[in-house]
Amino acid sequence: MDAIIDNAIGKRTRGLDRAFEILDFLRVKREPMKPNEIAAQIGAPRSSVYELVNLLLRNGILDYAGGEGRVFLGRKLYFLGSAYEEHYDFTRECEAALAHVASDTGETAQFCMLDGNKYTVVRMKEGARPFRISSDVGLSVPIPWTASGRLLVGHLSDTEIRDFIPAGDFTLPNGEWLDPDTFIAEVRQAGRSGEFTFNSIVDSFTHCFAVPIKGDNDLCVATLCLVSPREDGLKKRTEYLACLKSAALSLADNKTRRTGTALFS
Amino acid sequence: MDAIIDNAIGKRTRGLDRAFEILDFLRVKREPMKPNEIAAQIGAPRSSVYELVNLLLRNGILDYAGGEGRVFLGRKLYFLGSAYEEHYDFTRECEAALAHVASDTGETAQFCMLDGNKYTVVRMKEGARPFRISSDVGLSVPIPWTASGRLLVGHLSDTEIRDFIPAGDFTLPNGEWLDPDTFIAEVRQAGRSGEFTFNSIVDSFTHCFAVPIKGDNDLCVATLCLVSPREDGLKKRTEYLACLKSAALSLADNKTRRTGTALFS
DNA sequence: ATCATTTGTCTATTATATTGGACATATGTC
DNA sequence: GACATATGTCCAATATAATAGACAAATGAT
Repeated sequence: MDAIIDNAIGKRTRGLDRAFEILDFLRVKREPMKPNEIAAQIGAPRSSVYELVNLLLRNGILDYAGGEGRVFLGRKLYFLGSAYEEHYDFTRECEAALAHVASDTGETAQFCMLDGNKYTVVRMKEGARPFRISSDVGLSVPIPWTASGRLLVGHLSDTEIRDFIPAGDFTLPNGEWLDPDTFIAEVRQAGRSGEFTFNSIVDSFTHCFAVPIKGDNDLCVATLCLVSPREDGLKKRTEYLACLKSAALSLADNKTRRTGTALFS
Repeated sequence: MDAIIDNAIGKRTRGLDRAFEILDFLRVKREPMKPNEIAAQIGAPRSSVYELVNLLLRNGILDYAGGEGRVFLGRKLYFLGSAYEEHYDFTRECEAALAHVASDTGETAQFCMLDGNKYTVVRMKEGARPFRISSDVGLSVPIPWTASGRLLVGHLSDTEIRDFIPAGDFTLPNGEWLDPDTFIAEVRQAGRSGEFTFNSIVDSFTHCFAVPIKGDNDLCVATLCLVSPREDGLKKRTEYLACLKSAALSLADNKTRRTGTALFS
């Protein structure tokens, strides 16, 4: 979305693209907004946004919510999302795997995927600690910031990775710049060992574990992750990794046992 | 969607509308399809469908699935649907209410809403009988065919109801025609008594119970339904209705207790 | 009360999206 | 082989969608 460079001025953006930009924006904001605000914040012409919002309202893709003309994601999106979920029926197994990992380790377990060229937490199960570590489900995060990111782009070539990840995403939250070469080396290493663990780049107190969940062509379509305090993460590394890997395998096995259409696209 | 009459020939259909027509079509079909098939079955120009499908693929709204160029609802729709679900967080209470009703009565309990101008089962919990009655979740059904339909359009005026429901939907599955006047009378009666029960029109062996779940403005935004064999339905009518009503109330109560944005739009 | 900002509606203009149909392969049937 | 059907790509024509900007009402600040 933001990766697409429209250099030439005087260009118009296609309605459909703009529409999904609006939907994605609301998803990230996670609260109803006025068309005017939306237009301002995504940098789109107000008239266009008003027109599109009305169209989307008519289709049930957006609903009025929160009063004062504010709109939010609509009921129809829930229906469409449910149909997706039913077709690629991973919810049940996924939930079970997360619960298993979280209860075994006491740490926060996450199921993560790519959302376009970003990383996102699809489902999460918090651990049993008094102070639990959690993150926002559904939030899009630059791929290089995450352990899972090293696994999720493993099927791409070096140049594909460079093209795929927005250049700005190599700038870490603390302002430092991560050399793409370094990142790619980590990707390859993660691909070989089937795991990636590190002290998180996005904060100073967590250690992250990620293992791949393989799809049809042995591609990594998702990851199972564990987020723990650094000390515990280093101490129980072997145990945590084993737990994650067995859970990831059970997910993949469930998939291959299923007949008909593939679980993961 | 199909209700919108585009009489004038030589007219073009807007891409956005066509796009969501495609998405809805896939949702109903519930399986991956080739662009060509889609075009043929929804009666759209092939070139248009190919173009739109490619656009939707680029946006992650559609994904390749099932091989041979077939496409199905994409991952991004799941993300958007999840955000909707999280915002209008009814899933948990809803699931609990359904489980409660199903276990108390032993019959199939359903949570139903409008999907545009159709009726649809959003969530369902089957009963404990050896032969259980169930229906497809997510399938769109003409409003007049259902008990819930009498409640879901209760906030509309007579003429609004006539305009809202496609004329063809008054033709029942057995070919008979239901007089809109009769239907509207039933709607009003259901509105007054806060319930509607009848021997189902769509088959010969079920009895349906529906009670409203009220939203913000005391509008019926959803229904809780019970589907039972006719004999049992008539015998235990009072008991079943009481169970449904208490469950519906608990759902509505949970809603009002919540602060901030309203649970139901 | 005055001024600035926010919000929504409504045009006219023009860049372009939608479409019919031509073309090119598969795939299947007889 | 001959024929019909299914599938995907491409292009030119024109109907129309995206946009800038004018307008006005509502809101808020001072």
